[in-house]
Amino acid sequence: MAADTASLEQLSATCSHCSLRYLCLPHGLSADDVVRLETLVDTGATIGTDRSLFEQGDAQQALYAIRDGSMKTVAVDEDGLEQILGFYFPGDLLGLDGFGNQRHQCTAIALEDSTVCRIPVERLGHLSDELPSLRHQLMRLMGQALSDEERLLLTLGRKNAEGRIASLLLTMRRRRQLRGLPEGALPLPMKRIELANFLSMRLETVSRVLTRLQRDGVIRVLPGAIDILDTAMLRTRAGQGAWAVDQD
Amino acid sequence: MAADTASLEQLSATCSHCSLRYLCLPHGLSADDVVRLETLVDTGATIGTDRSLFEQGDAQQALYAIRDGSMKTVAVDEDGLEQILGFYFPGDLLGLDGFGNQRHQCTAIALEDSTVCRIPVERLGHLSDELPSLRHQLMRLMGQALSDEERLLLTLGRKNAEGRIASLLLTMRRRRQLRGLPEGALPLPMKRIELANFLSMRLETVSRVLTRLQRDGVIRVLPGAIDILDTAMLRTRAGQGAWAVDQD
DNA sequence: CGTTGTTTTGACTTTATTCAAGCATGGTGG
DNA sequence: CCACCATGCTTGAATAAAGTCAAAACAACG
Repeated sequence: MAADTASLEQLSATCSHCSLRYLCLPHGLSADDVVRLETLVDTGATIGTDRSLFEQGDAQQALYAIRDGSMKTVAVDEDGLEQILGFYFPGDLLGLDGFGNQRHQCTAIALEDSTVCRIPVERLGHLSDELPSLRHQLMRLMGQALSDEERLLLTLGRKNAEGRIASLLLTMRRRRQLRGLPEGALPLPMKRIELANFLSMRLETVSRVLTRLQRDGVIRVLPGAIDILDTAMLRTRAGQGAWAVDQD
Repeated sequence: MAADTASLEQLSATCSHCSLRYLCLPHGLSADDVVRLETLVDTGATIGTDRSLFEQGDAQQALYAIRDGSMKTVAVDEDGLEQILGFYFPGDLLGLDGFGNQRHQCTAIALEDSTVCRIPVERLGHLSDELPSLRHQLMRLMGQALSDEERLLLTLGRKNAEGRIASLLLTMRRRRQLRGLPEGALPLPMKRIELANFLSMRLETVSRVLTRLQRDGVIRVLPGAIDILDTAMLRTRAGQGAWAVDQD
């Protein structure tokens, strides 16, 4: 498992006591309503490394909230091209894109042994018919997912290799902080080739950029993690690695 | 205005009679419920070329459905980089990303003189508290928006210049067909530099690719439009313009 | 330890960008 | 009505960034 023991112990079998409740579906619900939500959440399902939670094309039966560990989502198009769409960490909700046509549009795969909460959409739909606050939180979460993807489009579209890597590192660290996960070296549970795929570059380029940033004293590359030594410089290089701002 | 007179006349001042109702919010609602929805929709607002419907950072006050014309959405990040996130046509809904934090995450700008329906989110929220079918349609539309952006990430991430242009042309034509808009030459209301920004390339590259596709008899470049002469070949080149499918 | 998978590094090639120039179109004012 | 300018689009030649191919180093694991 990814989280250390201390943070694991704060995860309870119920939403009411879960340390991630402010990021997750329960946010904004009254204590009573959270209790009702709990009744339909299957907490503590586990999923092994490289196993999938759902596959592209599957009927959308449930949403999944990550409790511990990490996942990636990947989509394949008609030509067989694979693109990693995102990396997900504790508190993140997966499966929202299935609301479009009741089928998952991507496959969710565990990057390491992980635990997830399973929330059946059928029952979630019924409960949200009754609880306005739940419905609003669901809309909020979908809106956030939408704007997260927009930000990603911006980064991938307008930054060069170094800018993308630097932005990714900063984003990942910010997300960890928001979740209250331990500071220090940033764990990178994915392989170089997965980073490369996600950022639309080749693994050799990822490697070269990381080496360069390390040589310049901005980061330190550890096995399975990156230590950010000079945040200000990393931010600078995230901004510099951007294309000319032309008219338009 | 973009649509020709024939299709314009099918657009009525009410959702019940709108030719786009099956794509838009009314889809799936009973006749009675559509009438209730109508009461809060301000149909027929107009917006001039280059004017904005809402701006990034504005409070989300309404959703907008395009009736006629076309728009783009653009996001600016902290470094001042601008990225066009999408082009939108009749039947498309704008403003959904604002559900994340009650603020619009991008600016919507008209590519030509257009007409839109304005749907205040406050009142929409209240009505959807009452109408399950409306809320389900809203969820559906958000799910679709999410998977549309995922598809875009796939195209931008894994295809080269030619593949992106070819994919864009095919996608735009498919969207027109879904809406029942007239076939024939595909109108391209946006400038080269806007296409370039959207596809993450330079306008010179857009120009060169279009010229090459025309030289090879795949398309014909008209002022403000593209005639697709050989769909099969265009599809081939959309698929070929893709990076090697490596392991992972 | 030897096998396997992953990451780094090097030399070379390709692709798209950059910079610069030329063409077409459409609108304005003399 | 035409010269002029502005805007948008195309084309060409030189350059830089990232991709490809190949090999070596490193790590993980039985």
